[in-house]
Amino acid sequence: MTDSYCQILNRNQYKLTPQRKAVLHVLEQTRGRHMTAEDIYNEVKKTNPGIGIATIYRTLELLARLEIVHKNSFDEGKYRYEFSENDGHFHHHFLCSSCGVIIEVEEDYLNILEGELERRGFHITDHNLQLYGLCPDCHQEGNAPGKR
Amino acid sequence: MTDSYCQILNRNQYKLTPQRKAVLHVLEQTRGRHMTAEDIYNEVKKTNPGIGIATIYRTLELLARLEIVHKNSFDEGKYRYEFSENDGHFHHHFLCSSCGVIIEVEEDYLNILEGELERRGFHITDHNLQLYGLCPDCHQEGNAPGKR
DNA sequence: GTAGTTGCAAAACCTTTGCACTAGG
DNA sequence: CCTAGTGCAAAGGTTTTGCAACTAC
Repeated sequence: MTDSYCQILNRNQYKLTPQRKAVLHVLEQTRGRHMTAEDIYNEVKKTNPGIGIATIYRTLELLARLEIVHKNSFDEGKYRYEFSENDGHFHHHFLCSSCGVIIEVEEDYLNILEGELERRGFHITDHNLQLYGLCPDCHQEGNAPGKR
Repeated sequence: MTDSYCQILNRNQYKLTPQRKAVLHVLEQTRGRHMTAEDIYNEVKKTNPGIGIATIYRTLELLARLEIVHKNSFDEGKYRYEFSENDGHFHHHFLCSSCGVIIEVEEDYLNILEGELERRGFHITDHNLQLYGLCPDCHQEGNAPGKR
């Protein structure tokens, strides 16, 4: 499982340290969770108590640079990390204003917009879409939106 | 011009202090610029030298709460502020990886996606889309993408 | 007059960096 | 070996907060 990521590190001349393995392992165990650096730090400390938060940040920066993880801002004043989709298909994120759940939205539908921009001379390499509102559970309970 | 915003403040029992007027005035003068709190602070100091940065933050927080301004994160580790569109039509933002320019994209095209989600029980109140790539100028000069 | 606002400075947060020490290949 | 990587602590940058003084209404 983690092997493929180890290979990417090796191929790029990066050392396979226990710390990096541990971070990759946590990311693997928490797929779909959108972890902050601190979340990851707390998880990694369970198996590597001596690790420093700086190593977490340095590892995440490396993994983001190698496009193994995707760094995302949900306007909370900090970043969240998740494994990148290796098919190059970036999903969107829905954030519930009521319960705070983050739900991944696989549908894209941005081709029309991006095609339009390419036609005008732009070159689009990436996008990042957050949708805000009420998730099905909170919507049906009739909770107030409390727009963030 | 600023009067309408003053009315919103009044209506909500907020005092119309010179500091708040000055922040609104700067936002007005810099429409379309996506200012950071510090940018606004520096501008406001020209007319109100004694103002403190805390007042800028408190005012922006208030204006965002009243939905007079929109607080946006472009993944730079800080926020940028701009007047909200009062027609409820949120535009998107394109960020050039080469020259750093931020261009507003008026086209929406998210109705299909949002309609699909509403059909599944979600209730969408807001969205936030950033597009990354090369602006027409940098694209035609053949600059490297340098994906942020 | 008085509750809401302000300025200042300190604190709170998240993230990065310098440096001496360590260890993976 | 030897350089990349680590842990620690300190610094950096942005935003928030406590509090006494102030002011718009």
